[in-house]
Amino acid sequence: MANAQPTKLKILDAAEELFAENGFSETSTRQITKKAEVNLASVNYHFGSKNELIQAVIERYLEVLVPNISKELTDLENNNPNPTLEEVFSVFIRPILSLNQQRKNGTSILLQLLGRSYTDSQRHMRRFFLGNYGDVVTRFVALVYQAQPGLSASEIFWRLHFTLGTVVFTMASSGALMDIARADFDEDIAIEGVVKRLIPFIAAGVSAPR
Amino acid sequence: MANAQPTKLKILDAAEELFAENGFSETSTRQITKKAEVNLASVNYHFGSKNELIQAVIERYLEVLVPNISKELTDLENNNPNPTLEEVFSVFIRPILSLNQQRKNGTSILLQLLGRSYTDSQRHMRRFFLGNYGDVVTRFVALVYQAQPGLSASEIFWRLHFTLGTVVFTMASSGALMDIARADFDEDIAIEGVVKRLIPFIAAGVSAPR
DNA sequence: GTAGATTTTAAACACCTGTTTTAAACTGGT
DNA sequence: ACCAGTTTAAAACAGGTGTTTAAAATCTAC
Repeated sequence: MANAQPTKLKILDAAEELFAENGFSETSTRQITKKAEVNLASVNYHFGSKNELIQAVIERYLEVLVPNISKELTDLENNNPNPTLEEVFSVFIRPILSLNQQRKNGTSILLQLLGRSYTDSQRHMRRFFLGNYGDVVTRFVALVYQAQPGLSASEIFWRLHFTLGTVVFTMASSGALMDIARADFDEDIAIEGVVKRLIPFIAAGVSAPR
Repeated sequence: MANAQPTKLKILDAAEELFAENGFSETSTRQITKKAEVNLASVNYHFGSKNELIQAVIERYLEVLVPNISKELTDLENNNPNPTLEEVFSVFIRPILSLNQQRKNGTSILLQLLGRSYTDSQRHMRRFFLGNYGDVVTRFVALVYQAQPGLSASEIFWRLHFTLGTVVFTMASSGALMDIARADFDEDIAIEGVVKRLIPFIAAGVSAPR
C-alpha cells in the first residue's frame, strides 16, 4: 500500500478553499485539481465522486471540532453548577478559534462551508448533524435550559434556531463584513472580535422576556 | 408593441420557484422554460441572460416590498416620537406578511431568494441594495439609533447584520421549522407566529449590554 | 531485480450549460 | 389584405461538466 496521503490532502486543501470562496456547485473538479496540481481523475479515484469530496471536506473539520466542543461541555458540566447563558455559548469559542491554529483561516473556512451546506440543503445537513453528533446537541440544549429555566422546550427550539441563523449567516459573510467594518469604521477586528460581539447578542436574544 | 406579458410572467413565476427551491446555479434555463411551458430561447429574448433574469426575479419582489416598508417608516417617524426597538423592527411585519396575499408563499420565497443571493454574492447584492434602497436603510438605522442611543455606529452595523442573518436564515427555513414545531411540540403556528417570536429575540439582541 | 499492487496520467465519453441563429408565426395599424 | 414590428420556434453552437477508461509510471516487498 503506497503512501496515498499527499494527493488526497492536496485535493482536500484546494477543494475546501474553493468551496468556501465560490460555493460547491460553482467549483468544478477541474478547478480543484488544477489548484491542487494533481491529475483530473484523482478526485474520482480517491473520493469516488465530487459529492463525496464535499462530504469529506466538511467531515475533516467536524471530526476535530465536535470532540473539542464536547470536552468544553464536559468541563462546564463538571466545574460550573450554574453557568450563565454567555458561559454556555462560550463553549464554542475555544474550539472554533483553535481551528485557526491547525489551518490558516480555518474558522472562517469552516463556517463558510457550514453556511453554504446549510442553505444548500438544510434537510440533508440537519439529519447528518443530528445523526452523528446528536448527543452533543442534547447536552448543549440541557445547559441552555439550566441557564434559562423559564423557557419552554418550544421556546428554546425557536430561539436556538434563530441563534443558528445568526451564527451561520454572520460567519459565512464574516470576511466581507470585516472588510466593510475596516473601511467604514477604521475597525480592524479579526474573527475573535466577531465572536466576542456575537455572544452577547445571542445570549440577550435567547434570554429575552416574552 | 404586442402584449409581451404572458411568457415573461410565466418565466418569472417558474424561475422564482426553482431558484428559491434549488438555488440559482443549480437551476438551468431549460428547467425554467420547461416549467414555464415556453421556448428555451425566450429567457434570452426577454431578459437577455440568465443573470438578468435572476435580478428581475428579485427586483419584482423588492419593488413592492421596499415602498411598503418606507410607508411604515414614515408612519413611525410622524406618529411616534420615541419608538421602542420592538416597534422599530415591527415596521417589517405588515409589508412582509402582505407578500403572502399577492403571491402564495410570497414571504418564504422572497426570503429564500434573499438568503441565497446574499450568501451567493454578498458583495454584489449589498451594492445593489444600498444603491437602490439606500435611503430606506438609512432611515431605518436612524430609528434604531434613536431607540438605542447608547450604541456606536459600528455596534449598530454589527448587530443589524446579526439580525439580518437571523431573519434571512429563519425565514428561509421557516417551512421546515414550523413542521418540526408541529411534530415535536404540537404547536401549529403560521408565519405570523414565527415573526412574533422573532421580534423580541432580535430586539433583545440589538439592545444587549456590552 | 523482478512481480504485484497502487497510483498517476492523458484521452475520451456522454451529457448538460447558456446563448445565438435563422426562419416561421403572430400582432395591430392602415 | 398587406406590411412592419414583435414574438415564438427548432436547431445548432461552442464550451464546460463529472466521470470512466486503459495504458504508463511508481511504489513495496520479496
